[in-house]
Amino acid sequence: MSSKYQEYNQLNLPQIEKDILQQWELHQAFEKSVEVRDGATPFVFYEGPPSANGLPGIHHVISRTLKDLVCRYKTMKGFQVKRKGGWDTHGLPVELGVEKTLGITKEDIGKKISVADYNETCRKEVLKYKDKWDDLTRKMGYWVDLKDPYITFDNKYIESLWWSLQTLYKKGLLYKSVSIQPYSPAAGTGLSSHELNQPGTYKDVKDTTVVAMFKAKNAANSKFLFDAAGSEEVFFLAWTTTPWTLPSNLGLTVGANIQYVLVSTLNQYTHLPVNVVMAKDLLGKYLKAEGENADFAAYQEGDKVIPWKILASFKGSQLENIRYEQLLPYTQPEEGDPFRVIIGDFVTTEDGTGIVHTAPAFGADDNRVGKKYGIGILTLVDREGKFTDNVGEFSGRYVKNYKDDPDYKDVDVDIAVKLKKENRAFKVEKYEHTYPHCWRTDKPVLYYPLDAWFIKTTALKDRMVELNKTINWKPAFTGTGRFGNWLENMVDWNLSRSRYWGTPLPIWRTEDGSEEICIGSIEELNTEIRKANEVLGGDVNKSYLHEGILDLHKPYVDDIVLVSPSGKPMRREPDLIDVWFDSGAMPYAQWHYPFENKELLDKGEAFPADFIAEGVDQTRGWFYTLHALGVMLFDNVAYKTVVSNGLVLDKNGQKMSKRLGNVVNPFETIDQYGADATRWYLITNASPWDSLKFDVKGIGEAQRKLFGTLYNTYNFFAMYSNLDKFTFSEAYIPLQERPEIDRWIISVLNSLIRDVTSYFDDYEPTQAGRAIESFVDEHLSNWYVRLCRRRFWKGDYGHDKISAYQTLYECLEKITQLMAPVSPFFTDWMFNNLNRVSGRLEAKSIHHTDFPVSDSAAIDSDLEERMQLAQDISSLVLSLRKKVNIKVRQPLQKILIPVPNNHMKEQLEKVEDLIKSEVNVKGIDYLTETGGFIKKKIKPNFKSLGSKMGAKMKTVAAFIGAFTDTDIATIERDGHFNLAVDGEQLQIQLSDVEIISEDIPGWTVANKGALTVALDITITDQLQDEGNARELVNRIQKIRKDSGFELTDRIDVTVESVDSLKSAIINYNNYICTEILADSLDLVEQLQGGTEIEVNDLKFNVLVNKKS
RNA sequence: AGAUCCGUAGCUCAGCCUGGUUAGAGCACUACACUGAUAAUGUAGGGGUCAGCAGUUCAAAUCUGCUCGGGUCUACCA
Repeated sequence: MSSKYQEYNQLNLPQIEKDILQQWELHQAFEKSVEVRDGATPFVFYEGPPSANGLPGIHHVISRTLKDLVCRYKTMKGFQVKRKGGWDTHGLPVELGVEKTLGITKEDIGKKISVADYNETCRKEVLKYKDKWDDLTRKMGYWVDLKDPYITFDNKYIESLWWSLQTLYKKGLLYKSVSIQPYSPAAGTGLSSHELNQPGTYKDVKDTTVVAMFKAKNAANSKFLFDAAGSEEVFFLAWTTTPWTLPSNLGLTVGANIQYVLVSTLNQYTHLPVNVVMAKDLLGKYLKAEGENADFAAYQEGDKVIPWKILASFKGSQLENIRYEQLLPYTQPEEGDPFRVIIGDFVTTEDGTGIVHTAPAFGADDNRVGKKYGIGILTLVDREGKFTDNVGEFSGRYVKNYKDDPDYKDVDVDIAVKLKKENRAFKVEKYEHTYPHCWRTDKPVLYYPLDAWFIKTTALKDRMVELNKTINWKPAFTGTGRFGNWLENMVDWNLSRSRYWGTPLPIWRTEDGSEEICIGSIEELNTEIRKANEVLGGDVNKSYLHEGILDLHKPYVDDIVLVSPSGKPMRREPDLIDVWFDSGAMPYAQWHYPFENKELLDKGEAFPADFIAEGVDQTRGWFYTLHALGVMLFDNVAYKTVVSNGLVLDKNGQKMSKRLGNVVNPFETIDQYGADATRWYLITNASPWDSLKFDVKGIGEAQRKLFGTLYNTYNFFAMYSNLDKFTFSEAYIPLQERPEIDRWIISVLNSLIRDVTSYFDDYEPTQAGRAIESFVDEHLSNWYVRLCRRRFWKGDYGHDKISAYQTLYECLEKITQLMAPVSPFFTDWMFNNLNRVSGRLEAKSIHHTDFPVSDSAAIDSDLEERMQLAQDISSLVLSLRKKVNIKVRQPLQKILIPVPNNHMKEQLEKVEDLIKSEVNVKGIDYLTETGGFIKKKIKPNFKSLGSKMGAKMKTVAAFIGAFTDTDIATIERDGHFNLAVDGEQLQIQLSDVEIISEDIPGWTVANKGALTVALDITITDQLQDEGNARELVNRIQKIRKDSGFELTDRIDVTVESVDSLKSAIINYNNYICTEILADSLDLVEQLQGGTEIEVNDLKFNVLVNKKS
């Protein structure tokens, strides 16, 4: 223990942090903070793994601050919080990075570079920036276990994934199916949604669109159409922006509840009369209102207005199963019952005709509804993006210009022309819309049927929705809104990725797909490897027979051949799994469950998480996959509370991006301002879930305002404590023995502890931080310390002084503890500065201490109320002084305060001394008597009166506004008042109005709310003398300071005699001497030398000599 | 295109859930004061169409609907 509090010359946050960091590492403070809670209730936290192949940005600092502060807070609250770090190492961004580094493209893999070498490079590259990340983690003070992180490419990790896949497989939740996926013919590969969401992939394109006419067949279910038309020709109109899909058309989808009409009109291209069906709401798109019921006979080719007439109206449901002729009859599907009208829920009347051309091969919606109706599938475009051989004159033509052919002719146009000629096009036009493009080839994407493995998440949808309701979402609307909607509209999880670097799907199948096995562990695989070798013989799996498999990645797993029960060879399904599965399974995989740590999870000590937090962009990413797997594997939530933080924008509200060059480098920010101020700013400036406009000026503000103020307060405390040798060695003085102001700040402190605790418990760190800020600034620094300054440097080291020291010490100690979760460095530094001397707490670090507990017995709301009154009154008096230009140093006789009741008077009397000294007046008069001395103002209490008066409120308010002094006196005396409003008698109660003392005629007054203060501005000779004396004290103190005297030096003073000051110096000689620590104060007529000073515009000399 | 959040002083944000009549704070700006916490502090001042429109109500920043602008997510769908 040291005997003196360290004093500092200036606050250097970055330096403090470097020192503290060293201390933490030296004493293993983080490990210790977990150790000290051994045996305590665990608080389970999951670290969402970052990918270390990209550099950390400032947005990582905010989510990590949030995670860190919750974990630190819970630790201080007595929980044990283990924080295992982790790295996300698979996935497309890694592959892309590697391809860039190696200067290759995907096509080169397996050709220019072997898959084994490629994956080896991925393995190295993936942790490329790990050092940078570790450095940021350290510098920002994020406590997480980096020594034993989980890594998603690790065999153990993958083994756990396999276990969970097998578990899903056994539950029948894993299946293979064709699905429609974005596909790039130019690149010859399927695209993930991630790739599709690369910037710039969605482009505005102008496509030829066609409203095609599908000729209905007359049958029992369609007879009503033909009857209404009185013709053998009825057409369904369907719009498409991709005419090249028309040869593959197999159905027409309508909305069951949409109103459709049968219209008789003329085809604008062939001028033939036609009867067409479309949605009623969309008529206006194709037919002009003037044409309705116009004369068909009068129509001439080229007329702008085409006549039309509604023949019948019906709902979509009436059209179900009506058959039609194939539009472009090149090829028919091998299976299914095509060319029918079917019902789908995705049909809208936003655009098109309300009838959707349905080609199950080229649209996800189409495929789904097509499957439901069994209309088959027809894929007349191959993987290169050209028509297959069986599409007549279009065979072999590319549907888009995938080969950069300069002579490319748009197939869509030719199809449109053909339909026009055949009287099968109702309208052809260019249409501009956005369409996705392959980010690598810049060519339009097709939606194309591809084989894929799925998890049947939809089977557990209801359970997921149900369990989601038990999760505490911050903010709540993300859980009910964005996440809730997502769950409601869930589709099966497409697991397949045709990639190289990732977790392989552990499924082996026979060639015909009739037999398959899903492997759930390395041991099982090794057993199967040996079995296959025994059964199949030869070289099968030769290289894996001795040691078993050493790397679960491609290409090694692909070499393995297993054997089916019937003795057929089985090969691995070539897909890798979605990386989101990697991260979603981290609760189990990080512990290598169930192969190790089975107890830990089964006993609930590592699952589910009490708390997770990530960016809001993870809602449908990590938050979803964690939840989905938690529910599917364990029928449990994976986390109890989740905080989703918003984005970090630049100071202009723009998203940060490398392209715009507005990215904030977190290292520079921390170097310059320190992590603590940065963390504090990030947390208190906006709620974590609001997007934050990041401006470094704000960090500077936090630095000055909060840390600067606390630092000043500490330095002030240290300076005087060292003089008085206060080390908190005296017994704790009971609160009731401390002066009013001490009890007050302790009361406010405990209120603050109560509030901050509940904010933190509620995951509202922003509110907690703001409450702390206002306490430090408004209460501690600008009121307590300001009013008590004198107590610290005046008088003996006795009861009052010790009380002041103990009080201020306690405030500093507890405030630092409250702040510790948010700003861990500064607070640890301050804590140690204090605790090293006092030894109040055992701990070496603030992060090993217990979070303060609010003492409700110390909270005195009356006391807090009257101190607020004192602050308000002081502020009013100071503003009055300002108005009449009388400085505070000039004492005044009294202030007058009207008090409406006894309670207020009693309250004021208790803080009278504080007010008097703060505003430098001799006394306070309380005005209780009314008698016209005080001018009153009456205002209706709208809240209470409004509910009673309702519509009469306005009139009544006008009446009350016109009350005379006598009226006011009457209602005050009687407690009620009778009004005649519009001939009706109404009674209003005293509680229905607010009466405030507005003015005291003849006095200088000021108001704030109901509070009124008047100031007596008469300056008597005596007051003048006292004022002058204080002026003199002030000047001599300045001389002392300028001369560099110690606080305790005694002096002798000689003053040149000035008439107007003479009486002050004589009458207040003692007072002045005490204040300036002078042993003598003498007046002389003439003074040689000394210092010239000025009091009230008079200049004269003063000689101050230090006693040796 | 849909969902969702946001829009209050020059800037950053409270207030909105639960409607009540002069809409607040900090920063910045201006002036003054203070000077044993001093690169601190106090007081005063200017600064607002509460995005817009409509509705409900005696009363709307606050509740409802629509519009506009910004962000995010999902989708790209005929």
